[in-house]
Amino acid sequence: MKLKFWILDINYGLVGSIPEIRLWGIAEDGSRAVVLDRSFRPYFYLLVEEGREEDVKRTVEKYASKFRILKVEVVDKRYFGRPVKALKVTCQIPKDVPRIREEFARLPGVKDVLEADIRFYMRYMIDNDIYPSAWHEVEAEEVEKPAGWDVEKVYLAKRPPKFVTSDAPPPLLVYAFDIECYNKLGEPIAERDPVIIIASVTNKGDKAIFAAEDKNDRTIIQRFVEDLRRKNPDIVVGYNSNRFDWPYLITRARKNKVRLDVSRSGGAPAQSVYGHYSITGRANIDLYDFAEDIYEVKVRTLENVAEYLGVKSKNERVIIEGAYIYKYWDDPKLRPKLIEYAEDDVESTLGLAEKFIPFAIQLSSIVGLPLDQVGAASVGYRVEWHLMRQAFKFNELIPNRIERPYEKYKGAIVLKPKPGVHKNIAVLDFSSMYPNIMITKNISPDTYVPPYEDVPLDEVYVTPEVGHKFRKAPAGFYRRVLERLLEARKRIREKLRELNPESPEYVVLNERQKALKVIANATYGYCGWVGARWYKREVAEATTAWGRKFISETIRQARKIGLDVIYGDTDSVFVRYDKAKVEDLVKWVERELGLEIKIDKIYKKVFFTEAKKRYCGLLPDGRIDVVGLEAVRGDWSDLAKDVQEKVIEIILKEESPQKAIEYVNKVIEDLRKGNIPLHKLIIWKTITKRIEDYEVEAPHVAAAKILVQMGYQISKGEKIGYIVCKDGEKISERAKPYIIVNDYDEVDVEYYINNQIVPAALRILGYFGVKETQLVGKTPQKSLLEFFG
DNA sequence: GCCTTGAAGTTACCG
DNA sequence: ACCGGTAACTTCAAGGCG
Repeated sequence: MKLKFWILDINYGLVGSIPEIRLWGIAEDGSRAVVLDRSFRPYFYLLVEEGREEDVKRTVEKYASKFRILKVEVVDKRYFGRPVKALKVTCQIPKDVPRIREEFARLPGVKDVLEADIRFYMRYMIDNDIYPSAWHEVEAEEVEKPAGWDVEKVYLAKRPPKFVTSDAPPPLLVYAFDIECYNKLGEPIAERDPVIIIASVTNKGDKAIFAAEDKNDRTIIQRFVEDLRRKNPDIVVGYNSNRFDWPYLITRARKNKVRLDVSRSGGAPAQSVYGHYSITGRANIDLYDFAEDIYEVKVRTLENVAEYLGVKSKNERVIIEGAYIYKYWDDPKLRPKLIEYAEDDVESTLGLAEKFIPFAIQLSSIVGLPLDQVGAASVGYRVEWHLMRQAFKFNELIPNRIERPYEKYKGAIVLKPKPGVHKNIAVLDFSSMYPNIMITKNISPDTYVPPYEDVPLDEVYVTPEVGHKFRKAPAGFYRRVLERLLEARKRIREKLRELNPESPEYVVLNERQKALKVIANATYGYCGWVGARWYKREVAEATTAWGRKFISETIRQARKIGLDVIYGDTDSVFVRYDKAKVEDLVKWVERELGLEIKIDKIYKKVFFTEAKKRYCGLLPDGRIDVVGLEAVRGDWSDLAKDVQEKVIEIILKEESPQKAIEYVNKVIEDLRKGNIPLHKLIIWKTITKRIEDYEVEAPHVAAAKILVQMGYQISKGEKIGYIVCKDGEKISERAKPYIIVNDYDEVDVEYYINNQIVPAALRILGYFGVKETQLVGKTPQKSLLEFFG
């Protein structure tokens, strides 16, 4: 029979000594199904010295029975664009590959072992052009369902499924969950502290809250497992679940001797690649991975992200500080509040899932990583899997990941801005500048011509400044890959114009074009990453060099035709708007540089200081853009950010420095009176390394050390919120974690005036000649007090 | 020993 | 575990002064 199904998860198992690929998915009729394929075997390649193919082949064949090798064949492949003969070694058991790889790497005549580090199920998908999170068709027969599998049907494939479409996914059952733990000191420790609440809700509105019997969490873990298995979701989501909830539950389950069997094949979540947990047959997604990409939210707590996305307002929910959860648990009058809090959390989590999953699905089907891995994988790996897929299609061997030393190279140009307020300024942007440069100049590791190689100059593109040469033909790997991405995106965007933005089809396609853009834009960064399989410094270096040339020439041309250039950064040019001249420039760029440049926006007014990468502008609709300034940085207090934002608004809309001064005076007065909420004084900074590795005792490091003393475990990537208090010389001595600052009297008000409000306001007002003394107002200053005192 | 100064360390931003 | 360019803060140690 023929079956159309959507792939949700993939793994493999051994049936005797037969590796069996298991494609977990949803059939067209809505049934949950697994498609088994026993036809595929693991393999890898040996790159051998030229002419020794047959010789090495015979040697390898001698090991056939020892290593359960099925086949050795000489095949025609390409390696960095050059035709090569490689030995394809096919084995029986996937787990044997690492060992065989090591043995064969040592054989005489073997230069390299390639593609031996690609996981079996990924290999299967790549070779058969199968995409996760997409529809496929397969000729299959129904077989008996193994005991304990939570699916309706199991099929055995007659041949590998065929990709059909990555259009709208089937209705997917999403199960959001969240746990609360009991701990009095610092952070909960799984070995010691019980889980007290487990909350879950599905996208069908099916809610379940399990509360522990006092501090015994055995039953609720059991009930959670039952609940999850009974509801049998396709997707399980949490917030920070890969780093917290799952490892925590796994430890608690072990301690309680409870089985955490939530997968569709009856097992527990298993630690997998990219630091994620895999739940067989379902997609376990940690939404924090996607929240990380929302740069507008600086402190990415569940509450903050949910609020930003319009999922749940902070005003309409219970918020309990982690450190006080135990108090709410212990007090019978407060406990209902805690339950409510857990409910709000899990509802927010589900809300986030609805926002992120459509994008995740598209990203998954484009780069080819299973839905549960694609969020956990870093940008570099997402790009790389996309490239690996393409390499297979082009018959290119996939290079190994090797350790390389870091090499510096020059990046983009940033112009010095013209300081001041400028009116009617157009921002021109090159469309996808780096991808298009790589395409038009055919920049790729396989088209690179090293300096020692002679080649007629008319056959290569010679890079300005650095001189790297790349063949004009044939099309390089990066060109082919990027062209495909940009064309696909263009097609989708054209289609989107005809669709109703409310339609489900629009949503799917819009997420898809966003995912295509993300991958295309990240490909340049990938090629300059020393960890990349397709790393080539010259490739990255040539791309930025052409970029510098193009923007410089555009600026020169703009000036030549009389456009006033205010600023520029990498691929953008800010000019005083003159419709005719701008149109001329756009055409010139297209004609002379072969690239597209477009008006991105027109500012009614834009303000620059002397600093690069920092400005603010007023848009025609009255909105204000703030770029790079303190107001958009996460490491300034809300107090300072609010002040700067307001100052910017006054300057851009009313052009009145005097009014801005009065406003700042008022804020400082409020601060001195204690009329500013404490939370506005919190300064957030990330811990970027192990605490003991810091060379300098920065304020946030000092605050983190206090937290460690209190029993918190501070790990890399964590944000520390501190308030600067009185008593102490250095700021680091005065910085206290905000959770231990309860009284306004502790706050060092002078710090917030001199190091937060004043610099943030003066950044803007300084240009208008405003001095610090005018901002701090009539209240006598410290220096004067000292003088008279 | 105190104060100034600039380098170094650190973070977060822009495109 | 994508890139380089950039601003800005805080700490820290060297250098200057007396």
